[in-house]
Amino acid sequence: MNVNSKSNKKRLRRTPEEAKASIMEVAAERLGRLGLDGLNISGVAKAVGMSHATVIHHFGSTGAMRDALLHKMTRELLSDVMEALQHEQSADKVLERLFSTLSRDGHGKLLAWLALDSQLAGFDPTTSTGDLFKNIIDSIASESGSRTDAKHQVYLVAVAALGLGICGEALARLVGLSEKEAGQFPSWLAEHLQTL
Amino acid sequence: MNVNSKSNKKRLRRTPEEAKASIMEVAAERLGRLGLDGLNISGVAKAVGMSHATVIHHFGSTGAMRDALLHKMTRELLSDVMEALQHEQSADKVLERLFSTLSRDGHGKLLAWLALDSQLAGFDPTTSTGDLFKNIIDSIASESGSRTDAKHQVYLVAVAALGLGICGEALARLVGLSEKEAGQFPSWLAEHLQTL
DNA sequence: CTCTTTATCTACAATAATGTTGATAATAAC
DNA sequence: GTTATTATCAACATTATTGTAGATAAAGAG
Repeated sequence: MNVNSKSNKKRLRRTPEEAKASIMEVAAERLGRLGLDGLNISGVAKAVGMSHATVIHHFGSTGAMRDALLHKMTRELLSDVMEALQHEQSADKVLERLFSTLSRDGHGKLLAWLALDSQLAGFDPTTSTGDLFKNIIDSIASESGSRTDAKHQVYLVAVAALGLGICGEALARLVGLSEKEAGQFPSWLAEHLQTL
Repeated sequence: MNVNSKSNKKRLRRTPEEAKASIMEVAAERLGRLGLDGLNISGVAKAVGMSHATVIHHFGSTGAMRDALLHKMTRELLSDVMEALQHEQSADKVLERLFSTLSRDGHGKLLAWLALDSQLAGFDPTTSTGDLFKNIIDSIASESGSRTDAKHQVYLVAVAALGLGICGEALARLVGLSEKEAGQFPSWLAEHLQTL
């Protein structure tokens, strides 16, 4: 009798935290590889190695599971971005880390998902994220003088960073950027912004 | 008897072209408003005012209908962008039209959809789109000297344009851009790029 | 008017996705 | 050990979605 057959009745009993973490991990991978179609509950459950009823047991419903993933990924992305903005010294290091963060870990797919579901509208200027933007703009404006100019700079970096995260690779190929040139892009932009 | 009731048996018989056009129009509107969930065949058919069997009759299947929408919107977007790049004179006019084009008509949602389905990878440098990029880069490089610099400029405009199309509004709010400041952004960027 | 074509519909069939229930087994506490 | 808890599963129930088939009616051709 095959040891690896399904007839092996041993049940793996995880803690609720472990179970949820496994589900989130698999779901994130599937979002990146298969898009939204990968987030149906049967597919996720099968990939984790549990029945779909167990997934529902932990999250309550398919929609709730998706929401949980969306919020978790959004939190992580924001925290990564904040980290990059706060803990890097030079402008080019900040941009480099910002861009690479947005290009990693399926963050591009997350942003596309948010955009499709009109959930980007939920990003609120009156939160800590909004405050962060305000602080950066204040800082730039105090050096350069014009507040509008500072806003434009931040806006440029923001739209570029998101565009880069969502479809940076495809565009780099289209423009004909070599690996090396793509790597130089952050410092090129940083230099450019400082000589305004 | 209510004249507007469903019991009115009159059938509206469209030409196949009219029918497909109506379906595409409604589907595009629903994509913008409801995201991918809006593209199920029953919902679209109901919104157009026909049975879902009729939609299948015209497109063959739900997937084929979605593909048709995706290709139609992609064609329109590319044609609009080409138009902007070729028929505007000054750099700031080009950027203004480019950005406004990408922010209109649900093009942002389309791009997000393409990104989620990994279909942006299909944009091929060896097509007319790729040629266009090459020409622009050549033109800029002949003026400024460095080809890498020209590529970086084009790449910046491209990622910014897509980022702006996909989530420009939300970011403008987050950065605190006024309507007026947002309107000045294209010419601000154009100026900036010319004084490299 | 008759005939042909086909866009359209209703009704059904097939499938996929989600959710529910009751039983079972793994773990911890006693 | 015994018990209590609950993560897990298999089987069922329900709904949503897609696809199919045959009938019907709108329009044009003759």
